[in-house]
Amino acid sequence: MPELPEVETVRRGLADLIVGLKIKDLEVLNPKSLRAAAKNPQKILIGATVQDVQRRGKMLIISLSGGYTLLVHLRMTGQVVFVSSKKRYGGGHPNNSLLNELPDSSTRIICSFQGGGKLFFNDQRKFGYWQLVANDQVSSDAFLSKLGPEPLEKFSFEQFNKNLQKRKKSIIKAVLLDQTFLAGIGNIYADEALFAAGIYPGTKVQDIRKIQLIKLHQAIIEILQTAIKLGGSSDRNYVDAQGLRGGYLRVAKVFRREGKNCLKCSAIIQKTRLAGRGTHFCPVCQPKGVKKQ
DNA sequence: CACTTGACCTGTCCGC
DNA sequence: TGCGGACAGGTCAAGT
Repeated sequence: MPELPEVETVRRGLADLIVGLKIKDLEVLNPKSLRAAAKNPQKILIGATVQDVQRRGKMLIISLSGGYTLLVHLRMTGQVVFVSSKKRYGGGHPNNSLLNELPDSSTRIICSFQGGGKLFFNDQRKFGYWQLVANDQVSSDAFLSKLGPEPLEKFSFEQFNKNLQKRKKSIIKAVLLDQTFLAGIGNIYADEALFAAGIYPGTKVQDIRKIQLIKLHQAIIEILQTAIKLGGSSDRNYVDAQGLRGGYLRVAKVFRREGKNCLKCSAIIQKTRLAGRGTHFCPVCQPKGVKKQ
């Protein structure tokens, strides 16, 4: 599902594809997919030009001319796919078996640009949204204002460790998934980072040795960077701004590998449920009950 | 406060 | 083959 590397991949694609384009029309096929305080968001959006595409955690931040910003959250199954006027979609992507023609049954919003390009917001489960806010409301947004640090920007071990000490009794996986602790980690990269650090995901923070926390901090950064390089993880629905799948799951060590051999020690990868999520781990590389020392 | 559970949705897969 | 139910997991709200 879209986590930091997936959203960053989409951001980079959109920055190349839609900055400078002027919105000609906006079709809202599912009203709940477009949130806005304004009575007539279409009136604000039509005629606006895309100025910039940024990201904070798992949120896309699209700046428009005219003093407004579009906040886009993909949640579980959201896709933002651009189709230029010149290419019919679905022709040239051997990688992609997820989408053929757009719009399809999961299309919720269609944004047409002058010149003929279209941006499709697809979202099978309707959890994601586009939210139109005035620029001066962005920083006070209920979600954005609570986010923790960006793991790939000035994210020191000292800061990580200090914040962890406030969560001593929580299990480490729940903490990693908490967006107010750290922005952008989801189920895939939480499991992968904990494997890389050799920590059982159900371990309480207070029971993890400092040397392992140092490894974890490093693993989070390295895994997110690698995942961005590979275009993110396509577990089910995820595709980038051109409709292409990501390649990270080809190198994932534990996620979706239950029943297979650990690539490090060949033990059988286990799947359990922790913090309300399917959780993958190697019982040998990530032993339970590591003592503090 | 910290953690768990249910809700929000829909498509897929599994067992009967 | 059909059908009910579990499952997928990001976030919020309510409950323990």
